[in-house]
Amino acid sequence: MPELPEVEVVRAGLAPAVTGARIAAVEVFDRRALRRHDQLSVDFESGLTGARVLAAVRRGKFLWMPLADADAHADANVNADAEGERNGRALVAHLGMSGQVLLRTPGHPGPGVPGEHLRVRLHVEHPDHGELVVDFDDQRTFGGMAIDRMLPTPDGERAGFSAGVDGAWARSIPSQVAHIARDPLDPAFDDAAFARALARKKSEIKRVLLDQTVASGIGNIYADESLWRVRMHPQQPASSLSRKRVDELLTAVRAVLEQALAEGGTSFDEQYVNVNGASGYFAHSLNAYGRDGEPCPRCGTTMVRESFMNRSSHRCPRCQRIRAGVKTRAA
DNA sequence: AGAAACGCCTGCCAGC
DNA sequence: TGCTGGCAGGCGTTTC
Repeated sequence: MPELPEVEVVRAGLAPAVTGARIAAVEVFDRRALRRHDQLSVDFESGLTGARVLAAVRRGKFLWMPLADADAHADANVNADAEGERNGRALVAHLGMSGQVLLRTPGHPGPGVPGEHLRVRLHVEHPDHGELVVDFDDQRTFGGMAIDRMLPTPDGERAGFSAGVDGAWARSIPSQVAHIARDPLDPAFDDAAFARALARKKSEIKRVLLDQTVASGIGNIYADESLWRVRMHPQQPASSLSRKRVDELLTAVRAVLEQALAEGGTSFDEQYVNVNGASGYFAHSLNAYGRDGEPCPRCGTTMVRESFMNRSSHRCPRCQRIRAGVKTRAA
């Protein structure tokens, strides 16, 4: 289940292979993988062929590759509006539930390999690394790719994380990612604005953590882990939290995301792998997620699983209780 | 307008 | 054994 750490592992693996590379050819084996693509603006295959990849950027769970056209001066075929023309285009990817990006050598077998669900294949030519195949594999097709136009970021800050690689594209964001909030690891993430957003929400805190328009990158696994770490009940009303508790929660979220990132992400079975097909190790570090029936690593109480938002919450019934009146303690 | 419910999709597994 | 239903779950869309 790719959340921020898993997507970042993919981005970091993809970046050196594609930055500066030219897309020589595109194969789409299942057009459902283009679900988010605006088919009217530009054909996916012809829109990518010949383009040069400028970087690999991530915000939350969204990944994109800003593009430079093969010949920027003779770009008469692209029927983009002036705004899109000025800010450029990007190849946007979302892994959904089961998406994988895999780097392969030319000649790698195509669709039909048992256990694989190859949807899109890019043939790229890198000035240093030569020819390379970038495969988008997605069992459940909750993920997808699209060509999207870029918009300037409203705050003028960098749109997402690209490991220091810079360019004119850095302060533009694909239109379909524009409504997604910055993630808690983003230097431009606004802690005070996050606290204000929570103060306005009567919803349960876990629901708010999963709302990508409030803070992005957090999914079910890291929400449960963060709430366990900060001893917070997933159904604690967001507006009941003091600023102090919000800050503690943000600290916990960042610690969990960073630790997972350091361990290569969370892998169950073969559902999540890096660009080389290898699994991450964070599944061994989980304290709450999937541990129902086992003792809480902190207090020994048997952990429980509860149905929540059509999914599961895992918590310690002793450490994580709903508390009333915490709002009054701190400003 | 904000929140909740729904639909998308496939593989796996418990239960009958 | 073979079927069915439930579960996994992020995000866009629809409904309330």
